[in-house]
Amino acid sequence: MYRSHTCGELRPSHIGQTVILSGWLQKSRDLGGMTFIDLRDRYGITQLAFNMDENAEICEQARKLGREFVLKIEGEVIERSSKNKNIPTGEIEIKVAKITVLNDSKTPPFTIEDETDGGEEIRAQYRYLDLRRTTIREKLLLRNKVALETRKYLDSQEFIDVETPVLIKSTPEGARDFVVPSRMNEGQFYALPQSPQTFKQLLMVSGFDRYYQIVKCFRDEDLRADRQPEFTQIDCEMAFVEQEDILNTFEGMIQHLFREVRGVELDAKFPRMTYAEAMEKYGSDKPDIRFTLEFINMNEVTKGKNFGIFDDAELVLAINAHDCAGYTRKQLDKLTDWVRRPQIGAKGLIYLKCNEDGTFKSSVDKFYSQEDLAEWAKTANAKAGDLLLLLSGGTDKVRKQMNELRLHMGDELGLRNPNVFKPLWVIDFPLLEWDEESGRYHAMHHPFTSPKPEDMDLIDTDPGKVRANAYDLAMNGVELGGGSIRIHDRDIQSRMFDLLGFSKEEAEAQFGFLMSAFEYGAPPHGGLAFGLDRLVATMGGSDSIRDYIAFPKNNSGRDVMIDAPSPLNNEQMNELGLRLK
RNA sequence: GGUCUGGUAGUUCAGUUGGUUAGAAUAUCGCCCUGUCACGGCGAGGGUCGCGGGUUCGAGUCCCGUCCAGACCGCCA
Repeated sequence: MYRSHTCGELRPSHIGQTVILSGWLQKSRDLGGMTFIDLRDRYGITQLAFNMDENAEICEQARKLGREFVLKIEGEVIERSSKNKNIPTGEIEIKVAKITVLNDSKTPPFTIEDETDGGEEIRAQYRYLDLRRTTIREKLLLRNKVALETRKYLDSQEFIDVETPVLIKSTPEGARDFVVPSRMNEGQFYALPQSPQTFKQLLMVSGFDRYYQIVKCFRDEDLRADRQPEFTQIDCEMAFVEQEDILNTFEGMIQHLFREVRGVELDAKFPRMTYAEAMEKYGSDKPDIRFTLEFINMNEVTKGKNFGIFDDAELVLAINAHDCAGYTRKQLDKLTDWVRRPQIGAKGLIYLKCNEDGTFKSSVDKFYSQEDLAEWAKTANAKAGDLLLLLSGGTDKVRKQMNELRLHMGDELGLRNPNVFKPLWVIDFPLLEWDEESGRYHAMHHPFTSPKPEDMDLIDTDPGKVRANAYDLAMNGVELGGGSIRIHDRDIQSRMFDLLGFSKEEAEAQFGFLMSAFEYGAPPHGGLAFGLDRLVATMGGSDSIRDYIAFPKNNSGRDVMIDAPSPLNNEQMNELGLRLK
């Protein structure tokens, strides 16, 4: 028998009992006549006490044990003479009668503590040691809880978990595919799914009605702190529903998750915003609405005063940083440098300080009178003590830059509290997006998204203006998930492939199976998918999803622990009929 | 594909204008210590300054190249 209790459960009520515990040696404190050892397992830490007067032999044995040794101990639960209020087991300790070393350990390359001394790289290489740390373990436990509660909720709503294949077919739309060579079909390749999109639609045709799956998806694109080449989606699809039904169902799911997992009661009704409004007010399709700092259109009051930069600009935008008129020259210069970094790419930053005495100070007051500047303040609804920050340029560019500046100011002003959660449905996404590079339209969501019926007549005249029945759920500036009402009509689907520049033959070759299915009584349907990794990271208050994945890949898509990817040997290459270029 | 930042002890970092024997903290090891829980005290060991080349009397420091890591842009239906 290895244990009668875990290292997290003993309390004063157990005093007097003889117990067996197994775990890792977290830390030992040798005081000469006495030695204390913290024994750790998944559930907590229990202190072991050794006293030279009472049992010199075992005390000597205990002094020799190193960090991360795996121990089994047997002893009596006793009350501590000096208690530790900081840990749940702090009122008791074990007077150890017997130690068995189940395994010894090399000294770990970094300390296994909440505040470890190890950097990212060394921890990634020894991920199995990093996972012993409480902070990381708690993140994985959070993920487990979210996944479990997701299943509970969806099950309660009659959703059915159906597995879909992982070895599928490469398609031209969307992200790059990971491909897998087929040995039995030499020269041909499977692709790993970017999402189970077509399969879940086929399940609707099959009459499954409500489907879900917590499923791995793969995209061969460059990585970020919140992007991994393999990631997990909560993938869902429903038949006989309209957009409203879907939004309500999954609003309920997100509320359920926050309630059960975090004890947080979200808005009873999530606010909604059209894509157009989100771009206009926040320059982003996933606005962080924990704080306002909304964009203000300054075209009316800034143009026509012979300030060339504004006169030539398509759009002049401002945000009003409340109570920041006290910003020093140095702070403003720093902000200016920040927006001029190549990643942001603004040419400059113009400010307006609304001084407490009612006067105005601007970086461009050569061009504008105090009366002009008062108009600026009025337009922006700025009061004495406020600071306006202005950017100008082409519409898309300046919105994008201002979005970055807005988020940056939100950080600077401490307005982005990770323990505040503000969901937002962004709806009415455009159906198509013009792609300069290929000179054609791309599906903004995916090629199966249905256009809004009222916009159908624009398809021929102005395809870029057509709105889709597509929606995203944003929270705290993160896109948690998105979806759409799908096309379930063969002709419209075929028309869509035309728009995207597929020839009839290509469309047939790539998606013939789907269009055929639509000829056999496809029900109206739609769905959405949440990024589980991002959802959990957001719930945990983190920007990076890596700590919420047990074995993540690094910036370059490598697993530095197992050292993947790696070359194949010649025999394997031959068998697959492959030769390197 | 691009931009920026970094790479020095097991680990996290400092290292001035190019100049003596490259430091600190922590970890490890040894000795001391009977109520610690970030235990404390004394001591010791520990370095391919990422790699290659160049400039120089002399390079951790300057230059070029390269590799690796992180953040970001492009990309991510």
